[in-house]
Amino acid sequence: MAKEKILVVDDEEDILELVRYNLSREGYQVTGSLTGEDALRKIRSDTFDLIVLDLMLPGMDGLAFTKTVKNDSRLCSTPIIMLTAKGEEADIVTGLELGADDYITKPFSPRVMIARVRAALRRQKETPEDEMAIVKIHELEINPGRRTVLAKGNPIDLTYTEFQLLLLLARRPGWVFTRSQIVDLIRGSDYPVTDRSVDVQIVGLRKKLGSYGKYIETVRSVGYRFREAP
Amino acid sequence: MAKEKILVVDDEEDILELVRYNLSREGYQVTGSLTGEDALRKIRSDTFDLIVLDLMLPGMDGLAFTKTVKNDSRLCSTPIIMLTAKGEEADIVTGLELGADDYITKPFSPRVMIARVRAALRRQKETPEDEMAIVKIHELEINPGRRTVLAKGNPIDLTYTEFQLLLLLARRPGWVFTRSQIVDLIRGSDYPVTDRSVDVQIVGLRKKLGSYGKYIETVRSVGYRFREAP
DNA sequence: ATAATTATTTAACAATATCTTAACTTTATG
DNA sequence: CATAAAGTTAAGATATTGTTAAATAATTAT
Repeated sequence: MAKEKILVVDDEEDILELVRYNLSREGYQVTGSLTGEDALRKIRSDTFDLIVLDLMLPGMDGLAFTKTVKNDSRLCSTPIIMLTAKGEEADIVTGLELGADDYITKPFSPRVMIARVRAALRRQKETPEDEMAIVKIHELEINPGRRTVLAKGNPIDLTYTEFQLLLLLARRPGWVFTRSQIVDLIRGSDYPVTDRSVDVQIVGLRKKLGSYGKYIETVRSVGYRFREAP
Repeated sequence: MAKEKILVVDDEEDILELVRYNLSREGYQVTGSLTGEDALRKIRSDTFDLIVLDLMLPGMDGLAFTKTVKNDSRLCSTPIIMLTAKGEEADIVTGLELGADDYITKPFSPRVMIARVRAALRRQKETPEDEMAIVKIHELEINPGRRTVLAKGNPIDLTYTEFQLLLLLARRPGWVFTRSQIVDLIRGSDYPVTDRSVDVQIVGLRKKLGSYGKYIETVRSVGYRFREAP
């Protein structure tokens, strides 16, 4: 397998080195950038399989960078993992909504970072699911064409919203969705509701899923996700 | 499985490359064309399984190309996916009317494009079901050739629309059909009708089916389906 | 062609399922 | 331990579907 190319963007040279060192050791081909502007130049002249991006950058900041990348049809499919300091939940949410794929809060352990990078690259390679494909995960079987859910073969009756929510989360296990992403994706992008209504739907869904409800995880201050590992 | 051959027609070399790169990576055998005239030459000398076509082309434009292809009995069965810029709705409509199969608006993500290509190829391959086969399910016997319905041997008299509706649902038990799918499939794809007219037909059908009416299930917020399990 | 008949669609309202809010409780985190 | 976030509950708001009847369209008979 060809080495995957990763671009790391961070103005703190220490961190840049730390990340570069660890990813290189894993066999990835790593390039570094100290500014958003430079990073943009690099991804436009070369192709990368993934971007690790510090949100706090001088000049063009990480969010602006993310926005630019995700609005460019040639670049938008490159996954972005954001690096953020603790307490920047608001930025994380914004980043995810702009289309970033995942985030890691500093300080982070190299192991965690590598795991996230791996996961993002793995997802990237997944064939784009077609709308009607049956989703099978953790003994759950979700059939969009029939609108049925089977847990170990037993049917579970869900309402429209619960079904959409489960499908959304289960199609991208491990992926965090913010509450407003969830609302946007299920009801359309300017549906006027409180974020909290998502929580209520989650309650109902977890309850109906019974012992499988635990796979729907809360990511405090950010949103919800479907657990990937058993 | 033999690799499917896809012809990509776009005068912008960047986009051509982007599309070519992504489709190749999916295992398709991709040929590119920069003009409509060249593309026409290619599909006449070789056979392709699908065409991805930019509508905005110098010389012969995408719509003219589509028209030519769809009026040629040897070529007309090749699916065409149009690439269009935002705001070209009029062209999209014209293209679909000319017989194009799908469209993607720019900018687009490679994943979306690949999914559309897959779907178009899959549709292409679907074997046309045997229209005349008698459908037997839950003591109901639906005979499309004679247009009769027997419930436990007793004939049930249905109108044209009711019959079509029952046949549609009963042929794919368990599958949910939306109201607009139902209208499209029964009356044609741009028949001007309120969704609610489907509900009224359902009422009539359920009533005439008597105790068998319960097999026609409502899937709230989505549509209707014929129950699979007894 | 016109009238009579039949089928289909729309529109209105009733019935019901679902969703959202808001208030309160519990849990996580600095 | 204080605070913010998430869990929980139930009442009220909203949306969707069922049902009926009248209007429109299509078909058939005259």
